[in-house]
Amino acid sequence: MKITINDVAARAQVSKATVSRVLNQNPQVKEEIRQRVQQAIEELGFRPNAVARNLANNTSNMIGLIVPDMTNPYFPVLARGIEDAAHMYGYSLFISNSDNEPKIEREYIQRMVEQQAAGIVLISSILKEEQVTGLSSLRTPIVLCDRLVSGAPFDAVSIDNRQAAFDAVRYLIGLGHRRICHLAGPNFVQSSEMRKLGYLAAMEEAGLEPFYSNGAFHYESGVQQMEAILKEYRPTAVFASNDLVAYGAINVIEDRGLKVPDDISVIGCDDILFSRMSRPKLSTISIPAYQIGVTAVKLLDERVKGVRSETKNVILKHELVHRETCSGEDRTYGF
Amino acid sequence: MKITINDVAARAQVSKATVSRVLNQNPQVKEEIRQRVQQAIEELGFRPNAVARNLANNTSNMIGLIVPDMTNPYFPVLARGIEDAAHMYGYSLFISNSDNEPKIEREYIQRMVEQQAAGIVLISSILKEEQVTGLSSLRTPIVLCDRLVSGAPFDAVSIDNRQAAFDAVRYLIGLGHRRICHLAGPNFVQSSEMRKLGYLAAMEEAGLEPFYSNGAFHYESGVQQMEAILKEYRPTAVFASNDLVAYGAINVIEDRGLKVPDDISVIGCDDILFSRMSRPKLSTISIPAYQIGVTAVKLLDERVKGVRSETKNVILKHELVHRETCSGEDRTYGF
DNA sequence: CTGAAAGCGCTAACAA
DNA sequence: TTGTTAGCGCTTTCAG
Repeated sequence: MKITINDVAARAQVSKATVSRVLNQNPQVKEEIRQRVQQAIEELGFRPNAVARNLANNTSNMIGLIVPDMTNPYFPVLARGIEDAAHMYGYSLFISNSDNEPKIEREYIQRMVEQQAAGIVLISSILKEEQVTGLSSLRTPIVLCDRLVSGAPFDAVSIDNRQAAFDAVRYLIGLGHRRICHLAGPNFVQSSEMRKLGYLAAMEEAGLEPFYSNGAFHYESGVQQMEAILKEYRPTAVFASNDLVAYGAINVIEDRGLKVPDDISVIGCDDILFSRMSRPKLSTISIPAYQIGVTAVKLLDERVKGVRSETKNVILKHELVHRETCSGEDRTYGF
Repeated sequence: MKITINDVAARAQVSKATVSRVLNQNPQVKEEIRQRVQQAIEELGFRPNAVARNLANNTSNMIGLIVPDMTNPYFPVLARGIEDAAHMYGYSLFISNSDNEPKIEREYIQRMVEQQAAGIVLISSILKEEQVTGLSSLRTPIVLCDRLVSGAPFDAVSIDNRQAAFDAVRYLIGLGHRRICHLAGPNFVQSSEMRKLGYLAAMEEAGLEPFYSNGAFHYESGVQQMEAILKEYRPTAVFASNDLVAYGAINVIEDRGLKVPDDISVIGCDDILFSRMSRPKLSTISIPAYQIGVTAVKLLDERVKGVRSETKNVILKHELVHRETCSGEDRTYGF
């Protein structure tokens, strides 16, 4: 037998409307009554039923997060920013992993809408809005996080991935490298494509020949891509689509008896926790993941509250962090 | 204007009870009518409101997960197991990070109960049930995951942390080590305490003098603990409370010009993703985190469905994985 | 300042 | 087989 507002009302000898008022801090309840109700609540150990509450005022205090894969160390910190901010604004957080599958992404969005989520933070795995019919006709506000979706009329927060990649490659070029290859990520992910474009632009600007392969955002992909590339090319530097991929590359390089950065320099992207812990420490592009998450929730909250209608696209600053895996190109090596 | 079951009923020219029936796959609806309703649903793009649904039948399809910190790479894989299983059973997943704070843990449990979560998977930061009054009087089923809470009458799934530590230390002893120190975790976390006990037991059994310090489950703590210990002790092997701590230790050891494992062997616990990626690859105790998560949801679902009343405590098997950070104790080193 | 009553969207007897 | 009618627990006019 669960305790409802009626039980409290009965015990405090007031109507349930009054109990509801004290629950909602309505100031116009006589102090004496308020106390009586409060006491009844405590004596009964009453907890308001959020479901009934949400139904009654047709709102909800839950927001959803769709993330590709929490198992990729970049996302937990992003998710942490989202969660902390969500709680700060009074929301509870639903989380689902899409594994970069548009179908799954779509299905989870649907589920969250059915759960009456007040809004959704989406780290999307689609490039163009047309791939997901009806997404933009949803009543539920969505904010794109970390990865943009062209043609989608949503708020968004990310970094300038193209510029980030450009910076990384320029850095390598500045160090004297000319044979710089790129271990690109999946070509159906926006951030990945932008990084590839940045790489290409920097190479072209310097009059250098690009060399890259597509892969996935994980360690094994880094291993495979690097192995394949070393069979047909001799880079002196590699720009990996993310840190996990960078580690894959580093391991095949060193397993071949070559040294990072002496023989080959490697730079990643993300700045995951491990980048500071590994030996050598990874040089990389640092992305303010936590802050991206916090900002996303802020934008979402504005939408939920309806205090803004024009769509906003915020770009946070990335930063090149120089650690131990890049050095000047001043020696050659042979296979 | 959102679309409700009434709109569908009107369009299909049936009562809303009938619509409800087709929504719930009730077999006794004439095929013809079923089709008509189905069509109306599609034409209107109707999506049932899960909140109203849950309220009506006084159930919910959400479960909550309270995790210490998703940012610790051990937990995402656990959470992944939980999420995958949750979706498989038809649940949506709430997640909250407690940061190992009993107060926060308590508050989030409360919130989830208010949200009418069908059940809660709890990775707890308290040792004894008494620390959280009324926890066991909740109507919401709870399953303890990864960390037990003594005195709590809940289902639980974990590994035998004491035995795991014992195995690790025995392994080190078998390699010839005698000066084995332990970088223990927080003493308010059950798994951490069990590991310390296992360490102590193995040392005692071998007639060896234990040497340990308490810390936290993260990298910085490993750094601090190792630095402090090296000031007053000369271990030839260290057993770290988890992999992150192990990496902290490895880095201070190598920063001192010593070699792992040549000068000092290091073994961790958890087997996080990086353990296989780092150089040297970390020897550690592998915990079946994903499986723990899956099992926890299975137990929870049994409770929710009410198909079992006796409480169950499942212990999954850990495994010592020998990689590159432990070797025989056959040389000495000086500071 | 407080109570009565009408919903929120959906489900589940109970009738028809 | 389908419709009618109460609720689920809470909020919110509208009276009093």
